[in-house]
Amino acid sequence: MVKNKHSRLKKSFYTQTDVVGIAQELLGKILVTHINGELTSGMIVETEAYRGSDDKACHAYPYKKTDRTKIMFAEGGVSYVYLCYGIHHLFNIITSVEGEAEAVLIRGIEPIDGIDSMLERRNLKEFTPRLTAGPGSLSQALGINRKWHNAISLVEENSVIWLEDRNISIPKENIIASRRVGIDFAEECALWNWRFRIKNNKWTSKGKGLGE
DNA sequence: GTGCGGATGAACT
DNA sequence: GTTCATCCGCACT
Repeated sequence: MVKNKHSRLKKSFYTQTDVVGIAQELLGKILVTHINGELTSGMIVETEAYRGSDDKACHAYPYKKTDRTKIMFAEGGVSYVYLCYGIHHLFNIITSVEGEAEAVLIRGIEPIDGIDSMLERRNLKEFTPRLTAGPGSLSQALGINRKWHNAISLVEENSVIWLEDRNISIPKENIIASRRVGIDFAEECALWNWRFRIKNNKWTSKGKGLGE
């Protein structure tokens, strides 16, 4: 190995205190998992920000610390994986400093490495956007499981999940901000444009309420 | 200990 | 457009 252009994101990236900004910066970054000897990765194309201090949609609002949410209060650079609707494992990245409950939900990736493994995990035969579009789908494709991958480090040398910067930058005009979905209970916070995705990317999820 | 509902996806009509 | 699978976390008792 002569050069390492696939550099892992460092802890200092995750400990930034602007979770909405981080959610946008994460677009174009590479999410990689190395699970059961299978390396799979994809470029992040869709994210959502959540904040425990004032965001009613966040599990940890208002600074609510429970067995489930306590990991969100940790220093940035760890995972938060939880089960939704009893079926779907949703993968979040914890950000900010210790004591603040901020997280970015990864909602869509564009597959890069280990596509065969992903197809197998999803029990699909064809390579279609269904493979990884949507938070539940991409977690399954990458082999992310709540039992094994909740509250693990994304920055340690031997971690099985990490993020890479492959020098892909997304121009601001290609980032679409829209309302988050599935959080109608969050009242006025449901209107916040904290969902970000890459314009014209077919690997973004097909969730309802896509306000263009 | 018990009951209820959810940051979804897939398969329907 | 609608329905439903399916189980943990949380708020009670």
